Amino acid sequence: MPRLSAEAERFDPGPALDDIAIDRSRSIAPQIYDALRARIVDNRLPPGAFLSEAEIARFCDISRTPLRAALQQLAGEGLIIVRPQVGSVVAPHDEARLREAVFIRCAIEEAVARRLAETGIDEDLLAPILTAQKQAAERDDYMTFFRHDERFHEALAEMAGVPNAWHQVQSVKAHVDRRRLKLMSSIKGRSMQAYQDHIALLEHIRAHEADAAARVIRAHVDSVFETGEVNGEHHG
Amino acid sequence: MPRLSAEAERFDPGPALDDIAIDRSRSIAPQIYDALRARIVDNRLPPGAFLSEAEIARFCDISRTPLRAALQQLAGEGLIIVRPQVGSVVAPHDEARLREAVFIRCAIEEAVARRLAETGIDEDLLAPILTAQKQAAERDDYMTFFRHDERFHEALAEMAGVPNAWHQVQSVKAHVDRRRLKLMSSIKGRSMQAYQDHIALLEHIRAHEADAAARVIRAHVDSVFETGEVNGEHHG
DNA sequence: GGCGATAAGCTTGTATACTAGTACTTCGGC
DNA sequence: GCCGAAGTACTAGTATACAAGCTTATCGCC
Repeated sequence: MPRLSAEAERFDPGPALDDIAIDRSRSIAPQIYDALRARIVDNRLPPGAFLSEAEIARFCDISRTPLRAALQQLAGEGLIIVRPQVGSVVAPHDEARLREAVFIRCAIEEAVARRLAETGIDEDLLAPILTAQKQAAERDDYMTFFRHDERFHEALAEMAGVPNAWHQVQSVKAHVDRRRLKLMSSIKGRSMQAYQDHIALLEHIRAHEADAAARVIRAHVDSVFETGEVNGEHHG
Repeated sequence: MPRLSAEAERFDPGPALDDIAIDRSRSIAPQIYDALRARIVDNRLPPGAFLSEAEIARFCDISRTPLRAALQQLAGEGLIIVRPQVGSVVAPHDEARLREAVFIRCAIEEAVARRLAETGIDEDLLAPILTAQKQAAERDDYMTFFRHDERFHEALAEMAGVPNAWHQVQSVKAHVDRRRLKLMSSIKGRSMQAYQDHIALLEHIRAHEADAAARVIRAHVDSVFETGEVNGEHHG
């Protein structure tokens, strides 16, 4: 470990990467991207973790080429920071960036809600998702709820005729999710609250109450901040 | 020309690429990305144009590696379509995608305007931009106005404390600009209208009239659609 | 002549080798 | 012991070679 030896212990990404299985019959780049992104979001690769292209490539038994494609995409989303000729690290938690992400997500999802309040929704598409969410919420199974939550919001954008809006949201949402999963402890019972938000949102949409729907989704998205603000984040 | 010989004449990207100058002292990938993006947006690389990695690399005297990084980013923004083992083409004009782009941009910029109506603006930062815009608008120099327009909207996002919101907008804005520049003919006098929109927006912001500011920016962004709707686009 | 199998020529995806540049270490002068 | 400069070991960026796969053209058969 030649670098930053006095500054900080170099994080060994090995343990976080050892269960990555690559399907050689499909393209590698998207697979390694998904794997790394998931590990950054759930903090298995914590902020500041050093990401050596050569090391990861060797560890996952792939070449640097598809790995670099994945890293560049992650850098584009601000999840990692690439310093040429120096090294790449997982981006630190950034309060300003988080607030931006919430701002952007809020703006888009509010617009989606308002549009749906005009155009209406496809109940058949939503019903199974809501059922699954309710079951997960009642078990307080946050990880399962989390997956269905993604499907729910994606379905909203799709019904509003703007599927790409969801993709845009997703690219900033990683920062929100990373924060949310970091404070896992304070998440108990949060699933049920989120489920009830969804129900309230849909009722307003059905009643064509655009303003009320917008208010609900805004509070829903803003709820990341409810758990004790910064919690000693920017003390460095 | 081995492929699609009967279907359509293969577009020769050479003429559109011959004035790309690469500065070897800086990273190549971002440079070639900017160059290609600009050429797609202003339709020098028209929809359907065939983009061969090997051909472009040879033409620009670079290797495929940095070129691929650029193409993958363009693909991420939906500006090109990459079909593995088949080829890459400039994405066709897509009415639905355009409407989505406007929707997303509208949502974000409206939220920015509303926030600025609360927090206020930095007049010193905006003044030189507005002056330059006014001069360009009076000459009806659209291309110059266009550049300053970017700076104006970027400055708004920055003042609102969400600089990344502008980057998000930019990634969808390409589709809007491509459409706008395609209908160049109907653009006469449009600069002055846009300038007056900016003035009206700022006045509402200064007066803390969030709703009015939102209305103005919405109309401003929506103005792409004013010039004769689809103009025989989706007749395929 | 019409039609199907084969093969050639392209495509992007991946692997590897090389280049340029940074940061730390270590050695030498003082 | 302290300070500075050269050296070393790492980094990401780039170039090139190879692999896998699709499209099309061509040849052979009917």
